[in-house]
Amino acid sequence: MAVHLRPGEALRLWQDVAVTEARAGRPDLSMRQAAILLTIYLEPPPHTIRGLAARLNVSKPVITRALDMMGALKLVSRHRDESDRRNVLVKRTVEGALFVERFGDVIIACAKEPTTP
Amino acid sequence: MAVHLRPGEALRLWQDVAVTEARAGRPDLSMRQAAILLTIYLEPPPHTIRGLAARLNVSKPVITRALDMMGALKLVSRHRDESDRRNVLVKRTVEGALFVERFGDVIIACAKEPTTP
DNA sequence: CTTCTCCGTTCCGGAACCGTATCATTCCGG
DNA sequence: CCGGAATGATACGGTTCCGGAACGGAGAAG
Repeated sequence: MAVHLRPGEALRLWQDVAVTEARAGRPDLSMRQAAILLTIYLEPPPHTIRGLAARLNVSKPVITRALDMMGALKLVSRHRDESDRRNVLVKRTVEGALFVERFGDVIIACAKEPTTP
Repeated sequence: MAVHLRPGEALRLWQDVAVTEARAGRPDLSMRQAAILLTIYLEPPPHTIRGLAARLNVSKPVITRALDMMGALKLVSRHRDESDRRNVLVKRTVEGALFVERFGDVIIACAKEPTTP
């Protein structure tokens, strides 16, 4: 299941994807924000602010702010944990799932055929 | 030379790299900034502000600001084009080359064995 | 009930970034 | 020589983000 990737290919792939996303004029996510979004969509729930902060080794306000931003874009949603009302559970949305899926398509397309401008 | 990558692998790879970079506490580059840096280091010179702006489909000030930031980190350097002094040529630096190379290593490592925390 | 701990949010001053518009310098054609 | 085009930098007003500290609500322990 390991992916075989050589140095030149790895960097070229990253560049192609970054350029494609930049050109598309989509919201310019930082590496941190991407890490948060992908963690929510790729790792099994539940996701809490505390847990995400520990997973990414950043402070809690960083997570709160990122969720504010992504919430405004409807990429994630927040719900109180009714079993322990101190917690906030971060949930996925349809829009977010589409966004992530589309992003995956961009990566695969760039991996398949290097963009030659 | 095409890289074979399936949907799940592509997103998982991106997440692993993003999380690794976030945890490392390194400068949190946005997708745009990454696109600029990698374009400078992977595509053949010369690189001008105008050219980079057109390549990424963004405004010139975006490039100028990104270069200001990366210049402060010594990842790139600027030089007047002596043959046409209106142009500024963006050049690579030793530090920048190391930064990009190390980033490539992270990608390859994440591709090789998925991080299982 | 009181206290202590845990969780997420908000506040604060400062920094970075955005898009648009404008500026200074340089080149070039008439 | 002179006016226009091109290039990169800068000014401006507004938004977002940062790290660290403080805060309020909710559970746990006594």
